[in-house]
Amino acid sequence: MLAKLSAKHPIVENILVYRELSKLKSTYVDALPTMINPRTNRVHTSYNQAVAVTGRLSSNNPNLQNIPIRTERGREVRKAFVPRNPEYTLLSADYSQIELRIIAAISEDANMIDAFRSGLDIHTATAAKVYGVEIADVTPDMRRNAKSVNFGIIYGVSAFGLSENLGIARSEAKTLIDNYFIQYPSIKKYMENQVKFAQKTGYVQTLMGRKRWLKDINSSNAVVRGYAERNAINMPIQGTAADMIKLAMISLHKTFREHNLRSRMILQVHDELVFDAHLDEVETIKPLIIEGMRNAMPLAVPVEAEIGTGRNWLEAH
DNA sequence: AATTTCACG
DNA sequence: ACGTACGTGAAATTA
Repeated sequence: MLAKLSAKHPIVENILVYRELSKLKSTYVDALPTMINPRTNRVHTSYNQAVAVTGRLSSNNPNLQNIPIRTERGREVRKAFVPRNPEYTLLSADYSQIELRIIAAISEDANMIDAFRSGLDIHTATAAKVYGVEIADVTPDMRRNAKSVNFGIIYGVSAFGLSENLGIARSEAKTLIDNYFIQYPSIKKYMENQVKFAQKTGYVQTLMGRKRWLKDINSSNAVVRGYAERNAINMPIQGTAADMIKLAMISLHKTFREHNLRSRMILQVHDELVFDAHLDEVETIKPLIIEGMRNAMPLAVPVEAEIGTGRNWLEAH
């Protein structure tokens, strides 16, 4: 973690920029063109259905689930992904806050369910709750901290991990987490119950019944055991999201067949589906995709998907 | 061959 | 006292 030292010496910034550029060049700019299939003139990834322990897909040769988007130069790489010809457009649809909606639904936490049902921005709503202020009085810093807690909760975060992530005192992080569990008591209960269930049965499972065995859940080594406990919390969340998008993919495949569409589903990136969409079909398929994704696996909270089109993968977002 | 680093959700 | 946020894959570096 060099970034932590960036204030110590000016050279660190230069090293980080160098690393960013060498990563983009070696992994994407140099590599991807060599993987174009000459017959189809495209890059074709492989999706693995039995690699990720949570039930997610993974992608290799090349990995198209980690195409850059977070930095300016990285986004230039993403622009290289374009539709097959000018009669097509790239269409991207992604689930909104799907893992938080899932934890709200399966923990049956009334407060978080209410936040989603009222259509609030979940990080703002969480900030208002943990800082005890009105929604309108949530500052950007408060929202940022609440967002980190929301993410951290899904991973089974500790006060130490949160303080590291946010660059705040551990005591402050602890207060945030304590307030979080006061505001969302059933989420705390859910986490405890997942660990208990795993200790008793040796596994945890998604809403659809996909299991992950946790052989270390009763280990006498606290580090090893802690890791298994976080797995017990996280896997049902991440795995249920994986189950949901897979069901959506099957449903949409059928729907596209039935409508004799020329548009094609071409990529899946965990909570996102990308389509090579014929221009004449865009307005037809948009609602089909949105509804296919929303209705794939009904939850006790609304499931939302956002959709966009563009001349390349970046613009489609 | 194992580890480190970094790209993504 | 101890270590410390989930899941992947690819390239470069270390040994």
